[in-house]
Parts: sequence; C-alpha cells; structure tokens
Amino acid sequence: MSMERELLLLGLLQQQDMHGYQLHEFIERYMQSCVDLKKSTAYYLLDKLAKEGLILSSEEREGNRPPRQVYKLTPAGQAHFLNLLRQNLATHLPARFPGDIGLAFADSLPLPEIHALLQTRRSALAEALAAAEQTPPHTGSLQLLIEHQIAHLQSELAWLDGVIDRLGHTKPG
Amino acid sequence: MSMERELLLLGLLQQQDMHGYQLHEFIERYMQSCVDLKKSTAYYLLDKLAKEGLILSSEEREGNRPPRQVYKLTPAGQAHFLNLLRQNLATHLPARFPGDIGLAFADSLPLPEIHALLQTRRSALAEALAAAEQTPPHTGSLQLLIEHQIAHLQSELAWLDGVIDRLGHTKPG
DNA sequence: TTCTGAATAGTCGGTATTGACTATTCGATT
DNA sequence: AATCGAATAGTCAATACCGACTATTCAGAA
Repeated sequence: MSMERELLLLGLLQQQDMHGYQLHEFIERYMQSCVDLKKSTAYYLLDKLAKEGLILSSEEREGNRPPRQVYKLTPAGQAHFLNLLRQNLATHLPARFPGDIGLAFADSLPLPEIHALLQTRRSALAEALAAAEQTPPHTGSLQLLIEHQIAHLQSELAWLDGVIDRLGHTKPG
Repeated sequence: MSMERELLLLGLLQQQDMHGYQLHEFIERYMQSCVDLKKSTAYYLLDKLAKEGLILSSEEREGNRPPRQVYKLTPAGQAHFLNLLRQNLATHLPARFPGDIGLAFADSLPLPEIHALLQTRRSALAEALAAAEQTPPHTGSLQLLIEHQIAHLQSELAWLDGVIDRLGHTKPG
C-alpha cells in the first residue's frame, strides 16, 4: 500500500480508536483534498495493517446494532506511524494534473471550441474555489489543508485565465 | 481505465502510430507532470483498447530487431478520442496533495522537529522548481504543461514558506 | 572475438482497488 | 403496525496496476 494511505489510517487511529465505516466517513468528509480512498479499499487496508501487527481489532456492540470491528494502534503501529510521518513531512511529493492531458492535445480541436470548453472548465474551477472559501474554519491542522486548497485553487485559476487569454492571441497556422 | 489514461494513449496515437515501448518512453520523458503510467500498465491498456476496437495493432520489424506491435487509431478510436478530449477540457479535475496527510498529523511531533523536516521538504520543492525552470522550451502544448508545472511549484513554495513561518509564531499548548 | 553494459521490447504473477451488492437498524409516515 | 427511505456496516468478484523478470540487439572495450 502507498505510504500516504498507510500514514492516513494509522494517523487517524492514533488520534482515536475507530471502526472501518467511521474511518471512511471521516476521510470523505474532511480529507477529500488529499486522498480518494474508497470504502472497500479502507477495509482491505485495515485487514492488512492488522495482519502486519500495526493495529488490533476487537468486536464491539452498541445498542441493538450488530457487532463491529473497532481498530486501535499497537505500539509497533505507533512507532511505524511516527516514521512514516517524518518521511512524509521531509519529502516533496509532486502533485499530478490529469487536466493537463487534454491541454496537451488541444490542437486537435478548432480554436473557438477550445475556448468555449475552457470557459466551462474555468467556471467549474471558480465554483470549487468559492466552495473551498466557504468552508467553515476547522481546528488545528485541518484548517491548514483548507488554506492549502484555497491557495492552490487561486493559483490554478490565475494560470487558466492566462491560458485562455493567450488562446485569443495565437496566430492561426 | 481512467479517462485520463485512455485519452493520453489515444491522443499520442492520433498524432503518430507507435509501439508500446515508444509510447511509454514518451510519457516518461515529456508528461511525467500529469501522469504516472508504468510500462506494464501501458501494455495492458493498449491490449484493452485494441479489444474495444479503438486501436489496431500490426506486426512490424526493423533491421534485425525482433518484430513488435505497432498501434494505430481506428475511426472509432478517433471519434472516441475527440469526445474524451472535449470532456477533459471542459472539466475541472481536482489535484490531490498526498503531502498534506503528514501536515494533518504534524502535531504528533515536537515543533522543532516539524520545523527541521519541513525545511528538508522545502529544499526538495525548491529543487524541483529549479529543475522545471531549467527545462528547455518545447514546441506547442508541451510548453504549456511546463509552464503550468512552474506556476504550480511557485505557488507551492510560497505556501510552504507561509506554513513554516507561522510554525514559529505558534503558541505551544 | 568475446565480453559487458545500455537500450529495446516486452511478459507474468501477484497485489491493490473498486463497483455493486447484502443486510441490519432507525426514524418518520401513513 | 406496516412500510419506506436513509444511515450504518460491511463483503466479494472482477478489474486495474505494477515490480521484477526475460530476452534480444547493439556499440564499444579488452
């Protein structure tokens, strides 16, 4: 498993014991800007971490609900978490831009159509930025992620505007 | 397969017939900023596109070299390519920041250590920016990708400097 | 000419990831 | 008290993906 996903699960469990569903909910709600982790993948990875002895699972029932597996960090897991954390903080992990692939082939379409399509993209981007700016403030480091997202989207918007602008001045042929 | 990878392969074959190895070489050399596509994955996806009738493969030998599969777009593939291209250009695909996961759990380490680790990250980031700025200019839309990468890395560097700076002023406790 | 290292051109077994599905419970509504 | 939709808590078969490996050719050194 990639180190980011591993760090993510261990990190959340280090803050608080949780069961799989809860873990996935939290990630979807508050961390969608850094990872996309499907529910079934989360369960798969939790199983694997348990087999590696980094976390322990125990049954628990609440009210009439069917029993569920609650996970907690082992001492080995705690140590491993700290190592991954150090490694993550010290490394620059390049972000990928899947939207650039289209740009790379844009010459296959007539200029006015490219312009119209990029205007649509611009709107979507501006909306994402507005949504990020609307996010209510969070505590501690989650706030950091929101601010990062906003700074990034602002830079993206400025860049896209530059691209759209230059599109008009392109000499045909 | 994700639409980006599909668009990428069809797009390259639309510009020029190629064989698998060549395709992968090009992607590694010139498009590492938008995708990470392993060689074996490229072959797997080419097989799949062929099965879907979007590309055709034919044997070809050059000199004494063993024969190899050369791929070309079918008319269906060309049409599909244009649709994917329109969709890609019109959509904002959010980038992910795996480096943010560490930041989210930074409070697990003492402040001076976080500071030291982030300085290391900053160096790596600055180096990546310098490398991007050193890239010799390219023709057409590939130049666009390089400029995007530079703009992005500049924004990342400014943001990281802000984070490191605020770290010093944080009141402990 | 024989060896060695780099470039070319892939294949294959195993791991990671996910979409689609199951099943239970709860609260509200009829 | 029966029904319906949303929330909870997962499972599983199928796909996607990749690391490590194989095999050939070529250029240059010994």
